Amino acid sequence: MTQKQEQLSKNQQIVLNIIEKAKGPLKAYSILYNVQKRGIKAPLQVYRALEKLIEIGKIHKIESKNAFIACKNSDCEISKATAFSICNNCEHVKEIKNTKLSKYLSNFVDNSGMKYKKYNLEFFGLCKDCKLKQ
Amino acid sequence: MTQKQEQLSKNQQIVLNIIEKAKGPLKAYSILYNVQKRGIKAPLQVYRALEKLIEIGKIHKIESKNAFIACKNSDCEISKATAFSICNNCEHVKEIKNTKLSKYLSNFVDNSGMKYKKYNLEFFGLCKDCKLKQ
DNA sequence: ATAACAAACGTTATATTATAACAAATTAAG
DNA sequence: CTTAATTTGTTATAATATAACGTTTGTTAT
Ligand SMILES: [Zn+2]
Ligand SMILES: [Zn+2]
Ligand SMILES: [Zn+2]
Ligand SMILES: [Zn+2]
Repeated sequence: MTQKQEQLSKNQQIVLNIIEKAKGPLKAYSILYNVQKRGIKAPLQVYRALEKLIEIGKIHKIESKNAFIACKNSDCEISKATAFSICNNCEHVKEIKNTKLSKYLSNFVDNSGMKYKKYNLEFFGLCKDCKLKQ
Repeated sequence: MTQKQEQLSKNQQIVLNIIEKAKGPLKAYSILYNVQKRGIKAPLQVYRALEKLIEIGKIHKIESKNAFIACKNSDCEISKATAFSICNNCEHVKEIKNTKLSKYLSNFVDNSGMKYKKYNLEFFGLCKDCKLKQ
């Protein structure tokens, strides 16, 4: 088994599966509850898996919600540059994949001449469904 | 005293003072510790003041740090549109005041045609000091 | 294969961040 | 003054996250 490939460990795979199946972002303790039947018993096991999955870009943390979502954008392999759309009403979250935006932000230079390798952007508004229902 | 002006309550003023005096973002329980000599005894008193101060745009929450910083940008009165520069090394945080950036983001329309009233952007990199020391 | 190292695991305890619930006090308006 | 709204004080508890420690597993190089 000389798989040079990036191979996830058991717990990492379990946690990733749950997050990928979910419709929206999941909270750590909700993940814990969901994986207890698979042998994961303690918060730390979940948090360690989350940390690794974030590191390799498989998931992202939605900071304003303390929740975790699967990456839907193959380009952000190292979680460097993320942007999300968050509905204030139904809490629906979507990763924004927009080349212009990511280029704009990656090339952004602030007033002091500083450039940034990494950013996280969270947009808030009403999603289409919620806008109609208003 | 018919001050139509937005007037802060006692606790709100105490908390705001601490945050404005600080060099960087403060955490809620660090604020609590700092204001105990002024009569604020419980976390809730701090969190309630923080909530109000955020609402009126006097301070912002740095989501990736669970910390609070005074607004340095008179334009974001209602905390709608915020952008920060965060140093990965020394944790220095600075609010970004850049008209082009804020216009770009406020006018951003995603692939589904959705526009956003509110956003929070956190840039990560090395500040000038830390870049030199490398 | 086996020694040496790194990564992941399991477990318990604890730290940190944030809110619920309820009653009392203060302030703003009619 | 009366009423409503906001703010306060207080206790308890919920929710989120990490420390510390020892064990196991996986990788790499002899
Ligand atoms: Zn992504
Ligand atoms: Zn919605
Ligand atoms: Zn501001
Ligand atoms: Zn720095």
